[in-house]
Amino acid sequence: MGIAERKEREKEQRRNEIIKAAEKVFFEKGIKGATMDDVADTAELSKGTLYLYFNNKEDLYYAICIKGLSVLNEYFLKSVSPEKTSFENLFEIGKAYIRFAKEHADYFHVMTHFDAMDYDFGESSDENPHLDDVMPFFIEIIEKGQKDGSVTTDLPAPLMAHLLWTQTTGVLRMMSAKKLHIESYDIKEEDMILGHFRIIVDGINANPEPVSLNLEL
Amino acid sequence: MGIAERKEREKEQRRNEIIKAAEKVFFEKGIKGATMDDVADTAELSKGTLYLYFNNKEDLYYAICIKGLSVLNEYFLKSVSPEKTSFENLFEIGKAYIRFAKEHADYFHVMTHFDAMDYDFGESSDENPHLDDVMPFFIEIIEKGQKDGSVTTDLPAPLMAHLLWTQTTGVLRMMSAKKLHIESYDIKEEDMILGHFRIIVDGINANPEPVSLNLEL
Amino acid sequence: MGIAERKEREKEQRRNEIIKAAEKVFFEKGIKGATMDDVADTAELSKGTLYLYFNNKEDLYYAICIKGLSVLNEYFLKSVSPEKTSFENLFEIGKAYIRFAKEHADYFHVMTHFDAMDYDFGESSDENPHLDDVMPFFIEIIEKGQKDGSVTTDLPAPLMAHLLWTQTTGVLRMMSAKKLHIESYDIKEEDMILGHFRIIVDGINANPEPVSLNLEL
Amino acid sequence: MGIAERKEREKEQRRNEIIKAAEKVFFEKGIKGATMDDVADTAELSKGTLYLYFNNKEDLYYAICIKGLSVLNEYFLKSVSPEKTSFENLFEIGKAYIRFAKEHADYFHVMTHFDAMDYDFGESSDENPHLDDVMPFFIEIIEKGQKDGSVTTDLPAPLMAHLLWTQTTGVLRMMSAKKLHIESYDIKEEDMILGHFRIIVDGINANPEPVSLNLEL
DNA sequence: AATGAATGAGATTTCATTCAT
DNA sequence: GATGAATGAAATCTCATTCAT
Repeated sequence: MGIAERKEREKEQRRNEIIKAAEKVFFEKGIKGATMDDVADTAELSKGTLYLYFNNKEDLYYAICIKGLSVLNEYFLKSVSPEKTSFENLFEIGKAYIRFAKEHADYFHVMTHFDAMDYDFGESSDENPHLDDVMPFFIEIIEKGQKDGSVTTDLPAPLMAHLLWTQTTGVLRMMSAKKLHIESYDIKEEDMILGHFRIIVDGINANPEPVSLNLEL
Repeated sequence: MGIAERKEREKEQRRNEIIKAAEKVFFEKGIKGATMDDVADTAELSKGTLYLYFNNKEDLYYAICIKGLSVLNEYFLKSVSPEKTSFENLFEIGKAYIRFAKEHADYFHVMTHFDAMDYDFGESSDENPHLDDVMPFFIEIIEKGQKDGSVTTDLPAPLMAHLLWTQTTGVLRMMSAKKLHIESYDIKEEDMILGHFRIIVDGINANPEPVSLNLEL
Repeated sequence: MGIAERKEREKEQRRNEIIKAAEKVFFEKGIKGATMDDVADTAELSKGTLYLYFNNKEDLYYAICIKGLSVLNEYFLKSVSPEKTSFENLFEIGKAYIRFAKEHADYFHVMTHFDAMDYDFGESSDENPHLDDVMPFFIEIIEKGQKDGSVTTDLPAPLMAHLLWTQTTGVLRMMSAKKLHIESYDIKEEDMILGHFRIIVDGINANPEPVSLNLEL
Repeated sequence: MGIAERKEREKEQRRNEIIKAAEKVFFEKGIKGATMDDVADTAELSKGTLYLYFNNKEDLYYAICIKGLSVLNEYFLKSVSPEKTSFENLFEIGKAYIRFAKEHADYFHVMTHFDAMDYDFGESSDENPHLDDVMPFFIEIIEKGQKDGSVTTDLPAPLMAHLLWTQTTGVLRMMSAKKLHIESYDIKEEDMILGHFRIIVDGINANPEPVSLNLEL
């Protein structure tokens, strides 16, 4: 059955070539500017073939995001180390996220757009692949930190993980999209990052319920 | 010159009617599904007329966001009170933001999308109207808090304001867009909000530089 | 309300221009060879506009047939005269049909193809426009002939009309499509026509039931 | 050389399987609806293989027609008998044609469509297989009838054969394609057939030149 | 100003046909 | 020979935007 496998591999490879071409086009021309013709030309394939591998432009877009996410995942994996405390690892993960947003601004940009888009995940219960893959990883680290004492928050690890992720994503998105604005207040990127870390680090290691909060909305 | 003024008023009114129709359509059909024809039909105007009042679909979209922002602004204004401490006011502002995101989920959704969009602000002030209007308001409150001691952070007020805004926006966006996901971890919305507040409140009132952070990316 | 009328007229005119362009293209390149792009180019209109006036290629095709039919109708109308007997008029109609097939071979060809095609007439109970318009005309003449004695057949006029029409159409189609074949038997077109007339004329004026026919299939 | 022969036989068989599959598909889905994929699936072969046996879709279509024609031929052969007069045989042939059109409406339909189609017969004999095979057969019978006196027409037998064929085909086609229409005039199929026979029988046995016809078109 | 037909660019679909393996 | 992925041409659809009236 080596033949079927080879076919499978080739198919996968062709798919990747298309994604690579799509990336090039999307990154260069932007989401609005990119056309399927552009992608076909760049991939040196016929437009028909594109639709053999992807149902529509959005699916192609989605594939790029998935790829971006896997790159991000590598950043995360490389950033942690068993020798560090969980707290330190969490911190490193945060820095890895920032590095990713900087070094792969294209991916980050595309992922941001995709998130805002009303993408139809079809029947596949894919939910949000962004978080599905990394979240368990975060949670585990936080849980370990809570056990080894390097993370003192009494919030449940899953909640904490989501909060850190969304808060950080929020900050990075603004830095990514509206640099001008930040500059108009003379805020430096470094300060933004530092400030963000100061806030969440305090949160991570806060004493339980320091202030009683009236959450009646 | 009452005639010119009336004309002006009528024009403004017509513009608002269009926006109202556009809201209805965008809210109902979603961003992808809404067409200019839909808007024209709903506004009981011809498609061409739409373009007399808005340069393009995005501008119409933008107008909706601006309107949403003004609603949000009201929430903010109503939420603060001179009798409260600045810290309390900040907290109320946060709660107001959450209320807005809940009670005007449509606006919030549209605003989120707009932010991700590569909108061309043209020659007009390159700035982001989202923040332009509310940011000074936040900053002022934080500055006042730093003066009266109710806010102890040593981070500059503009930075702090941006951080709180973006972090909170990040959290709200996830809650708005991916309820399912959150639920898949059995995280309740209330806990998410409470957790977020716990983190930022700690940040707001943190002692200066509690932990030395190595920010080398 | 002159405006609405003018619009209507212009729309009709535009429609006709498209049909004219389509005719040109279809006649030149054949049914298979003609593309919607060709038609759009010839009509000096955008392809989108074509689809504003016609749902699809077949509808355009249909429109050409209808036009061909109206040309044929003119041939019929011109061919009859109140001074002639009904029999003579029937005969003239037959000749007119032949002239049409010769002088407007393009139309005849297209109409032939269309008839063979499984055209979806949609909800409109349009049935077959080919016959709907001319048939009553034929029937009336035959009926008149039966009354004035110039047509002696005892077959019902509607039946006779259909028979003459279909038989003649059958003959013309073969002459139109397969000249080569006829020639391969050294049959001249004139003889074909003459022979056809000899047969149907005998039929038209036959004595009632000259031969008893066993029609058990 | 039994091997080569077996191969030949197998090839022929495979070809027939494809035709059979194609028939099924064409008959069920109609000419427009049938795709080569459908045929391939039904034949349990790959699409590519189809093209090893047939140059293109039309050739496959053509093959179906040829098969239909051979069925029709059988009807014809079975319908004639040396004991009958030529006139009677001609009549039987006509009835056989009608039976074929009824009992093999699918074939008849497909053959009708094919005739209207601009099929490229390529280098092969440019002729129309429909008639090539049956025509000599008809002609012979008519000639025999003219000799034995059972057919009195003075028209040349080849011409007469073509006329009868095309006229009858014309009538059958209308009955096949537009039953509704006929019904809208309340014409029964039986009457149509009877009427047609009345007309052509009169033609077949007409006295020479009963009416002088002015054939100036 | 208002209209809505026309435009044109691009997405998507559909398939017959070809081609490398 | 057999396969089915790839091709490419054309149809069709969708809309934002423009333009003549």
